[in-house]
Amino acid sequence: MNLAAHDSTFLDSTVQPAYLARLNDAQRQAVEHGDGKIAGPLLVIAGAGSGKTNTLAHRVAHLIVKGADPRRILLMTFSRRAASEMARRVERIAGEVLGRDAAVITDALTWAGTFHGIGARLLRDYALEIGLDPAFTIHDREDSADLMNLVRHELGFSRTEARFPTKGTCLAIYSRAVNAQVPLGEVLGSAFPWCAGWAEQLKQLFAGYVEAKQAQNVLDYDDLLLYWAQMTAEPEIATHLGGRFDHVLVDEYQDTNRLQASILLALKPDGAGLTVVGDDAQSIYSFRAAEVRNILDFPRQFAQTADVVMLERNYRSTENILAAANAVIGEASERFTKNLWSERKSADKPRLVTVRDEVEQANFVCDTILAEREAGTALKSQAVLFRASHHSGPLEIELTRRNIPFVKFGGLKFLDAAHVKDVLAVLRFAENPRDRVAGFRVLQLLPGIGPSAAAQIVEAMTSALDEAMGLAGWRPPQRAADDWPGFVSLYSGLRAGAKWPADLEQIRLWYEPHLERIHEDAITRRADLLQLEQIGSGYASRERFLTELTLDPPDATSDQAGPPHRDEDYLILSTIHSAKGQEWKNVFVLNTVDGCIPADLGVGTKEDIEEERRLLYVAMTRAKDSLNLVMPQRFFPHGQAARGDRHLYASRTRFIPASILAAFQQLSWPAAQAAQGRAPRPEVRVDIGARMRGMWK
DNA sequence: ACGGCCGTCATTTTT
DNA sequence: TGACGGCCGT
Repeated sequence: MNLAAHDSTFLDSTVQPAYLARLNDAQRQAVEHGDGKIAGPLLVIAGAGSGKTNTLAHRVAHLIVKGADPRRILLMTFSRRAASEMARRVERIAGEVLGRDAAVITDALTWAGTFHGIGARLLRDYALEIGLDPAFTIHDREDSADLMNLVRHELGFSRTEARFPTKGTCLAIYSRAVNAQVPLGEVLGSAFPWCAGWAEQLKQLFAGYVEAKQAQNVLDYDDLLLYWAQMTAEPEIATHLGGRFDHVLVDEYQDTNRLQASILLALKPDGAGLTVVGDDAQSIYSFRAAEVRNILDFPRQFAQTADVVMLERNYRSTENILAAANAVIGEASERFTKNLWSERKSADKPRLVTVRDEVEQANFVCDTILAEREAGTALKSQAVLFRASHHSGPLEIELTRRNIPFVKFGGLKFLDAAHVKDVLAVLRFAENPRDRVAGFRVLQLLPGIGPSAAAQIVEAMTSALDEAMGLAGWRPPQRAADDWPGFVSLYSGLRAGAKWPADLEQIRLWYEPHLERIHEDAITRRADLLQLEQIGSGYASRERFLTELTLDPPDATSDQAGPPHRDEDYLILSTIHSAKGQEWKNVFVLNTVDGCIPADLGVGTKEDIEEERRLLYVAMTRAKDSLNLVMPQRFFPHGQAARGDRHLYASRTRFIPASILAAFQQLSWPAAQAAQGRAPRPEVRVDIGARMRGMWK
């Protein structure tokens, strides 16, 4: 069918279609901007819970209903999850008007994804024009750090008299300079002052790092944006690229950085067909070089001033929750969006709950959640949010003890597990034989082969005409002789052509003996690999699997209890960052104390503090009906209460000063010993385990 | 090549 | 506190 020219004449009646009638005025204005035609730039400032996703989905659907070609719509969201959610909604809305054709049409909405994901696709597409081998593989953060370390070593920076920055720090500096589009000296001065003395060496290191990446045909996260931006600097390519899309829509614009803004500008220099949506009060990614000025300066970026639409009505939270959240953000030194308002009534104010320590905090959360569930609120409608991934440690223990299923978002990833990385490295090494980081990892899995043999093999492979031949021609040392032929045949098979998803099974079968040799708990790890195969079967090709898994790893960890089944009820645990864009009936925020929010390790510039304030605001505005901010009074410094007597007292977060306490309901938990029927707990901490171990010393 | 031991240092969020 | 890197022994 001709997607671009489907009949829309039946819409020309004066009656407003149902999908427009149910929007409020501001939302409708955003949706109808340009009335389906390519129009001037549009900025939508969408407060928390103001129906932002819904409005954006309606806008895309409206464009399609009005005849826009979905293949020529570029939709960039913050995560892939957000992109697929958006596609689902667009299909539903468009379906109301177009009937069953909608599924076909929204399937054509192929250019929906993250900046990085879209960048990867475009770079493969234009690889020829920009002198890039389209078989490039993508390094995740850890791979990038490993490569950085390799170069750091080669340059002799690992044995300097004064300590040289670690691989992670080096990568962070590099990444910031690239994403913020700022010279190295400036980055060091503003964000890494303790490394300022190494400017020359760092420059040398980064030059070597860039060369290494190119020699190995790998790109890191930043390259996906950087190459894209560089590509658009070529006018012919920029015009061609911009001409592919009639409409470009960007979600969460407050969290884009300067590099991303420059890409957008190059794509649509006059702003035609461009829509960006965001909320400066929810900007929480400046550590990743996100630039609030992007959204603030957007209206004046173009010859034609952008239209601005403000969504200020909140449909999510009760008035009381909103009043408290407004009070918190109202203390900000600088803000641009107005207060949100809501018509949802409720008798209860958000609760500020004082508990004795983190153990009691866990008890409070568990008790309350179970009580709520008895009252009819599913676990899935409740979430526990926290500033840092490890803050949920004691809670996770208690949940496990009480057999309450949960899924945790943010923090450690499934892909970080060594065995999963091993298998993926084999796949990547097959896809791109020049990927040294992958090659080194894989080769050293074979007993008898260490760093130096691995280096020789990789060398032999690159100098051979065909990599697999080079590998087969290499003579292994005696120690590795047994395992060598098996690996060679596996690798040749993988290189001969992708057989997807069978390749993944082949690798696992080869890997299993090594897994058993290397790891004690081979059985549980094997389960992870089977799960990986499951995930792999959902992807169309080996290349897509590798790329998309790296750019958007599955974000829930499989805890010891095993991943809950899809239909099972489970509680949500999430970092505040990962909770962005989501909502729950009941929300708990852990450790609402100074030192956690704001984190006391932040250097303490004014901007850092302001970002922490917005973080608390984001957490609070996730709640629909009920909000609990929990404040443990005592913390044990090492996390473990080893000897029990060393602790510090925490105080309420500075973002809730006495002047706004009236917006909250304050209480202590447990309320009273008698009412709870609990004996007061002894004021000691004893490590019985240590005593038991001491018996044998 | 590889296992074991010791000293150092960390720092929170993610594509 | 633990994770990691470097060093030294087989």
